[in-house]
Amino acid sequence: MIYSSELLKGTLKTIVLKLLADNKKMYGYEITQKVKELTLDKIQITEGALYPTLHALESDGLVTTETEFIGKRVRKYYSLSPSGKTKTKEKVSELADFMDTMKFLLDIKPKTA
Amino acid sequence: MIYSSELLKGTLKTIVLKLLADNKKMYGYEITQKVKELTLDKIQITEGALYPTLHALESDGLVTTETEFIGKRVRKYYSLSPSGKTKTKEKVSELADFMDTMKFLLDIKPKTA
DNA sequence: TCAGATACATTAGATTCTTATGTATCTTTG
DNA sequence: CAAAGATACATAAGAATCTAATGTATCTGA
Repeated sequence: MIYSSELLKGTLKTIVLKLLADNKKMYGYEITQKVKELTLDKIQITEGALYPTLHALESDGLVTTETEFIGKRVRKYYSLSPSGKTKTKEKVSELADFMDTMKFLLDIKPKTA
Repeated sequence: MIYSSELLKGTLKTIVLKLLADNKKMYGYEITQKVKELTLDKIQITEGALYPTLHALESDGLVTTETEFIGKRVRKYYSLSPSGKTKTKEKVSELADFMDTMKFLLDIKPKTA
């Protein structure tokens, strides 16, 4: 089972930031695999969503990059910048708060049942 | 504080369905006010998002409508259809599951801290 | 009376994703 | 050793979902 695609909307950036906070440095493909593994295949980040997100984080100054060669193949590592660390805390706590609010909304019991 | 607008994306339809499941029938404006009240102003549904969503639910056969006049003013009530009730259970449990998964992702502790 | 609330609706534009495509290298397996 | 599948980057067209703005009209309270 994979979640309806609309659910991921808005959470991808926060997921990526949090993973970088937990792992110091990661590269794109690694992030897709890590999320897949941690969520037991329930969340699968597509590359078409991930790479533009990483590029946006970089142009916002939230992450820095370093390129490494594995044989002839490029690997681009991303790490949080200081402002990225701050932003991560904000986004993670906002999302956690949002999820609590949603959980409350979804738990409201019927008046008319 | 109001959540970043991207967080609501993908959850609006489920919120509306759940409210209708809890309240048998509601009209659009009432839904916006109810969400605002239940979430202590942290989620404010805009009319530009809500009305198209309600129309989509109707054209999908998930809700039925009845029009009522309050004085000269129209009020359009929405109620879940049988298929809407089924769909609501699916969407609510999917969203609850998704939130658990997200909560898990956000709770992962650093390896490198 | 007149501002603010109630109540519907549509539309242009922004954001964020999916799907498809492209390029290239590495690894495993028959 | 060839070919398939995995690794690894990237972009672009289009879909989906929202915001912000605008429009219409009525009701209510100060």
